[in-house]
Amino acid sequence: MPTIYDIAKAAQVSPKTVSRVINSDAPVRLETRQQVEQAMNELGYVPSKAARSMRSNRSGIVGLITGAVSQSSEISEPHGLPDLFIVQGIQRVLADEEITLMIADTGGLAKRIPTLINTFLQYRVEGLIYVADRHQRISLPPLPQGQQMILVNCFDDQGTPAIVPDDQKGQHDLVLSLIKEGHRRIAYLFLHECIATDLRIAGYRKALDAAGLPFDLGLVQCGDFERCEEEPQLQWQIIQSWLALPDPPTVICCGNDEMAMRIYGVLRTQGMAVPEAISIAGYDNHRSIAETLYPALTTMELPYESMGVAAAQRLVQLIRNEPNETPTLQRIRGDVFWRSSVIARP
Amino acid sequence: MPTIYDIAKAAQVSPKTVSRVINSDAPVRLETRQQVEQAMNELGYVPSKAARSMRSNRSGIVGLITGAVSQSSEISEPHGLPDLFIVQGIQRVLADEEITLMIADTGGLAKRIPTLINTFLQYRVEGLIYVADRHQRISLPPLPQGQQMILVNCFDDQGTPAIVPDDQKGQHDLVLSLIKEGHRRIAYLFLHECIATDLRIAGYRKALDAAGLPFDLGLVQCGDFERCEEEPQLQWQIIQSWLALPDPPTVICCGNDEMAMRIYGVLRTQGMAVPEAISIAGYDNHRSIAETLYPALTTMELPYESMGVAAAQRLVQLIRNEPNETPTLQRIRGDVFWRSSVIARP
DNA sequence: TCATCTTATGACACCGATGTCATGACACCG
DNA sequence: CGGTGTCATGACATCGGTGTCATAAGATGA
Repeated sequence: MPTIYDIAKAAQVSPKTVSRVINSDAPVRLETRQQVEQAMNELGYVPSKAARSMRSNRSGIVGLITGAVSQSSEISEPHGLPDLFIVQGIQRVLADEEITLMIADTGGLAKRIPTLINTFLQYRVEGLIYVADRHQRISLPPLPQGQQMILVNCFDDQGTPAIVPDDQKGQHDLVLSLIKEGHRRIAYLFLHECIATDLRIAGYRKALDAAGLPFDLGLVQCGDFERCEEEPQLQWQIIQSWLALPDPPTVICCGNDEMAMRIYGVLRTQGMAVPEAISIAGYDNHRSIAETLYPALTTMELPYESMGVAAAQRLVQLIRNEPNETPTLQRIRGDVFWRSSVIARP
Repeated sequence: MPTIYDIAKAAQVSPKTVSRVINSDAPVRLETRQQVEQAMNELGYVPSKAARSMRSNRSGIVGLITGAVSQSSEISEPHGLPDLFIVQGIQRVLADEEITLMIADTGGLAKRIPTLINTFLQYRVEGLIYVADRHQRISLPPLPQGQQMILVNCFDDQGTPAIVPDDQKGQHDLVLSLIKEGHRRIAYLFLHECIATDLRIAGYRKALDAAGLPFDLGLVQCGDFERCEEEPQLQWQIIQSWLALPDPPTVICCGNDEMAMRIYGVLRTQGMAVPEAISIAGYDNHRSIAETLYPALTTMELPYESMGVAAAQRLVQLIRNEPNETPTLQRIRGDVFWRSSVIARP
């Protein structure tokens, strides 16, 4: 691989002049420039980032750590990995800033994190991004003074800037739009206990309050039986108990799209048509499910891509030392995706 | 960030001695070593890859280009992105080799590829990997002499080493195991025209031949109507026509798991139970669909992770200049995932 | 006791860029 | 015509490591 010295020799100029042509940071005579450019083309010159970043102290690299990438293969939970959209959003912003992204994954083992961070530090990354596979509280080892970091889909107690989905507002908006379509009795089948579940139930409740509807504890049940064999039966029992009420629900909100998908199966097995007999709503807008299910699923988007974009933008701000008034914990809103699994009620 | 010079000063030795402690490539007196190590710990020393790789000419970086990451957001096709598993497999192998992976994506625009390659060359990557989002023939711009590259999920005409899924063998194995379970009339709803479809149909036919069953052209139909509104009706028409046959199929193989999922919906809407009335098989083992559908879907795995592993192993071989007798086009086999959407026939 | 070898360490150049400063050639102006 | 400013270019040091060679101290052997 040729260096500026090779180019300099071929163009019969000094290395510094070649540097000037590359960076156009000082005037170069047209003729000289052409000679240099010709030499670069002929020799196939590609500048060395290593040398450049050594001198300038700017690597042009941002490191991203994710546990999600491999985690899903170790834990058998088929996550669907939509959090890849986070990476996608990050990439889009960083590409515009001419920053290269290095990705490492923990393979599901948190203890690998310090090693991965160390590798990134060796490359003198200008910033770090940690992406969690689900909304959670985390704790990471301390970083060297001045090393910027952003958390995505998680947060910590040390005041590290964090980007999370606005689960409460999300469920709130979804339920509110169901109410707008005439639904008054709205059941909620939630996932196992976790931060997202708590926030979403709170949002569900807040939406009912806002619409002046009563909160009926009986309509809120855990529908997550960890995919045990009896799960469909157990879920059907819950739904049956709801249907037996004097004032049964007209729509079921599911903790996520996967649960909605399983409920489709349960209902149909029992001869109940979606949405004619009962409407179904999901959460996540997990596209390969929500758009593919028949009928397509009404759901609240988990705004992964926007979160990625927000994270990258904020990191770039930090790197550039630009002032920003964003709160430490930045909540990102998603949109309701209205599809045919929910029908309007009079 | 401290350098070896800072460490040297603190430990009262020469920089070279610090280097020796770091690399243990020459004997160092125990006492000296301890002084140096203490200084490194106290100052929080992290070696600079840039400086190191400049001298040693080895960057320790492999570059990966994928079109898939962003493509799915531009084209609305909700791919589900299982090709992330390819990246995962690659990561696992490279992590063991202490190679760092840099990932770039084209954002769906092929014309960005040369720019991305150029960026990687600036980092003096030791190898390049191109991952396509579906099995296809591609053509990439030429690389500098000696630059190693591997294609994954695609191949070219220039003899670049390539790793692809063995679609023919895959469909063959799936159909054969259906036959083993007693199915004799096997319908096939294929996806739009593409390399994978051709290979899979060939595999389907070969399996019938191997079992001495006749190939009935009428049982092979395109079930892909590009998600137009009438898709469910059109699919139902095909299925109805099959059911009207004197000797109707007992199982439908679908071009992929998403199609299988939509067929579930169509069949249930028409009051047909899966698998009691008819069995369904998919392709891809798209986990968030196949495991979540109710009943869970029997399908052939698209061996993305194995492909990633194979690709990384082969690239490492090339980088190390190790001999290998692998053919240019390396086909990777997957396994049948037997679940409850198919029942045995007498 | 002196030549020879091993061990532990340092001096110095170099990898490929770029920042700083110096310098020569002109153009411009009074 | 001499002073000043601009333009175009080069010499040299530097970033943070490592390879090469030199060297001093101590061990070994004849």
